[in-house]
Amino acid sequence: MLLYNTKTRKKEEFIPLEEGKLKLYACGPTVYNYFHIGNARAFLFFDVVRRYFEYLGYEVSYVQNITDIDDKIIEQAIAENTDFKTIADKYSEAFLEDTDALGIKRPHFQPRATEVMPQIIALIHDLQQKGFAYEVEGDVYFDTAALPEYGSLSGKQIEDQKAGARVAENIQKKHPADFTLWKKSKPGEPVWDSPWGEGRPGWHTECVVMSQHHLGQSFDIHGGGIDLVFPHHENENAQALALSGKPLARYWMHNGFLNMEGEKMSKSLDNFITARDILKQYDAEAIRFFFLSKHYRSPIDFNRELIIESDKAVDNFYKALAGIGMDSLDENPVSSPEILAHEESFQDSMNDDFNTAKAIATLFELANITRSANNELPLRQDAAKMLLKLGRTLGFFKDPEKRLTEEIPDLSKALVEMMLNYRNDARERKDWALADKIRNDLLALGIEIKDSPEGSTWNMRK
RNA sequence: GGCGACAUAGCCAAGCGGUAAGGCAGAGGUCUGCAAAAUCUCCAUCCCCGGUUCAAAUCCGGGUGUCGCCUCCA
Repeated sequence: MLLYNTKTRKKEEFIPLEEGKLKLYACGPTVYNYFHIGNARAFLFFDVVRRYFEYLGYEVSYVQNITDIDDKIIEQAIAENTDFKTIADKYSEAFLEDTDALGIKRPHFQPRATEVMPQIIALIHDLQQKGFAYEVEGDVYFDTAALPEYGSLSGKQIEDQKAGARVAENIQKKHPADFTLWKKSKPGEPVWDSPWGEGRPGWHTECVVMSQHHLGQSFDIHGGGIDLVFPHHENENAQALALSGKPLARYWMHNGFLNMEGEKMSKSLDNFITARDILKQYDAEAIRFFFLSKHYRSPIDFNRELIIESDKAVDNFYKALAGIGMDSLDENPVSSPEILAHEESFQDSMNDDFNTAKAIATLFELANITRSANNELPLRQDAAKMLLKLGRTLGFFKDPEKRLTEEIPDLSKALVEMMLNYRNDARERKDWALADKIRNDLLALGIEIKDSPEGSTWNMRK
């Protein structure tokens, strides 16, 4: 399998540290607000990474942190007139609800920064002992000049960063690139005790602590949004290198941004839509399809029409499954060579740095085989089984039965049947005007009628 | 100032040297009272200019345009 490694800026063959196992870490949210659909892209993508490795038979350990102490959380607490803990709890819970709703499987471990405070302090202390950190009046900074490899992940020369960069002056720092490990608290802020006095940790240390705790000193893949390459991941990696001489992770994967009408979506630009809001309007699998229809490293432009198109596309899969009848599918493995060849091309696509757009094309080919009445039934059933298997690897088909059999009350069902009878009476009298009126009126209610030689059927139209 | 990405049909999007996947939308045929569904068929030479090559959307050089990182940020 080839993965694009941000560190080397090229695709590399993936070789796990331990055969058959994947140790994966992806940066989670800072819980100070509902996350937006740009964030959702990252969560969704690494969910697919995890699912695909599982599909390949790997034993996966997936860790995602929840940052529950941070300046922005404190700000939000002031804005909502409460304490930071209340805010963190509220939005952590919302985060879990929304990722569940998006069909994202929960990572195996979701540690929180405040749960690992002693380890964070120990790590900073260790850095200081080794000469990579210095204290200035209760604040502790990482000394980037002490680490020759600093910049090796993001490909930055620290010297180049001065001209034109919007660097806020901090007279305490020895070098502008030095970053905060421990931050002295101001009055009224939440505090933890430390060798440097009361304060709270900087953002970059918690991920090192949490990832190494669950995955070991050095692990396979570290991921996140492209904006995290610098400084966040550079700084994480710097701490790991300073401590052990080993990089934190061997492969660094970063997803591209979601843009709003060509402009970056971000909380600070105030042009964001929360995942929570979008889920109220559109199906989770349509949102998933929208993201997966483009390669994860490319920027993607958000647009409601595209979500609607995506919804239609997903519906295509379901129509194929409905056509074959889910209950007609047995447990036997797929044996048709033609269908197995499709599985291979699916894997080829995914093995090429997660080319989900191409993998989806294979899903459509399977859907077409499934629905085509020209094919023999066993072939169609094999295609349907493969469609389900591969679709689930991408996170689709969470509950096909439910989606295919819309639940509506019995009384409504009876009323629809009644209208159908009236309409059929009209049709026998060749009263086409009335028949069409009934059909149109039902359609306006979302009920779609299909006439066939065997009689009329109806279904709810999404 | 430094670093980087991208430009393919009406729209979205693969493709990474051998003559343009897939989806949405659209057109036509079959079927149908009509429609829907199903089914068959059709729909691009790849931003511009130069170069390398038997062969380029794919490589090189130069343009133009869009975007991102260097500050909290997925």
